[in-house]
Amino acid sequence: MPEPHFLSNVFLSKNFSTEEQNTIISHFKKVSFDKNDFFLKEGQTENQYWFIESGFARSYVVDTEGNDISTNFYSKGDIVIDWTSFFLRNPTRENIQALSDCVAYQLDFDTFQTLFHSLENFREHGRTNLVSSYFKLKQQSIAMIADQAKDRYLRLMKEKPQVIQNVSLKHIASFLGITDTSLSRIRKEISEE
Amino acid sequence: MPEPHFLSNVFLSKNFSTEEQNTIISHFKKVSFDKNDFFLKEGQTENQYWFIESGFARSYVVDTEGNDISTNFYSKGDIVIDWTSFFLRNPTRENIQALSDCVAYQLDFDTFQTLFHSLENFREHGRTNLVSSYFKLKQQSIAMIADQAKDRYLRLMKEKPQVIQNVSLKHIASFLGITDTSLSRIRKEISEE
DNA sequence: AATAAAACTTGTCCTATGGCAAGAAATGCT
DNA sequence: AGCATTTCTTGCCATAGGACAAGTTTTATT
Repeated sequence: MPEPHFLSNVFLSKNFSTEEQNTIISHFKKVSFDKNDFFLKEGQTENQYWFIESGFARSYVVDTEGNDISTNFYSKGDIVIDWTSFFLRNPTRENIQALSDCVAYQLDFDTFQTLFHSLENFREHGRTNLVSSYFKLKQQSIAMIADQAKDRYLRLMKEKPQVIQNVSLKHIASFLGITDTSLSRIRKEISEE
Repeated sequence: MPEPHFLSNVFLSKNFSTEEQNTIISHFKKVSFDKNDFFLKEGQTENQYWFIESGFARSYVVDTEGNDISTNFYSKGDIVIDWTSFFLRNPTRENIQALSDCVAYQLDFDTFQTLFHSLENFREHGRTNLVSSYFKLKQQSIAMIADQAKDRYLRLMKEKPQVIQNVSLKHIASFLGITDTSLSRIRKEISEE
């Protein structure tokens, strides 16, 4: 019996007919990235929509002072994309880099558009993914104002323990909006409790 | 000669046929809000998509300690909405309140859906609006990490001078992630330069 | 105009977090 | 295994911004 396709966990039979599933999945292409490879580099226009099957990736921007700020982490099942560059078709300010070897499935923009405009379920799905990303960004954004660094770290530990395990302290720190030094102290504090 | 409809500045003839424009505009309903009226209250599920023709509004959340944190400001031409509550159909954590008397045009969710799934240009337009909001949120979010409070204020002054003119200091301060006291000092510093 | 309520400013002191630098520990490379 | 590099920890001091409280100014209400 053939193993079900990874993407059948993404385009669930509850939301798509078998025919739709097959159509959609047939347009994806499996790709591999080695550790440190870039999914996307600053200045490029995002042309792919990736679902990650294995491995870890990180997106980051480099600010005017040259500081590297992590904007997100990606692991199994996540969508690796810069939404705004993909949909607005303009050059990105972000970099997305593999933190380990990765396997992913990709769809290019034109194919995405064809599916988006021809399949109602596909566009509902795409819109939900985008809105979910918006929601997470907003939560993080509010936490930056309302919560202390320690609480943001505890929340990340709870919500994405795989990130804590697999990502270096300095990348986590910049995501939380603090320095690696401060995060190290926060970790110590937590371990002493 | 009849004055062109406000919404023809939103659904531009460059993107829509005259017929599409008429169809879309005919579904909107003009509504008025008095100062301090709520477009949306915490706990409700957002069911409207508003384009604001005149007046000012503010969205905010109340955090666990009871602090009021402004998340956005809206003025002429802006879309007043909680995207995630509207599309995910779940209760919002946000409040959106008129800061002055407002006139707006609204579309309810079901009508939005009908237009979204039947008019390709309408869904491109809707998606672009959503992605643009995402982009702005991300920029603000990065600025919270990379820039000092004073720089965030200067950026807001440049990008939304109407907000500086029309919104109280404490609301601007919470949007910038600082206290009203600090913003008052920042203003003084700027005026002394 | 008189009063009350908000909005804003300013002073004093405090705290979370940053900057820098030195070590220690872990990881990668030959 | 041995060396280099990166990652992480820790100490010391600095600073942006917060907490609180007292004024002052502006705005709204009668």
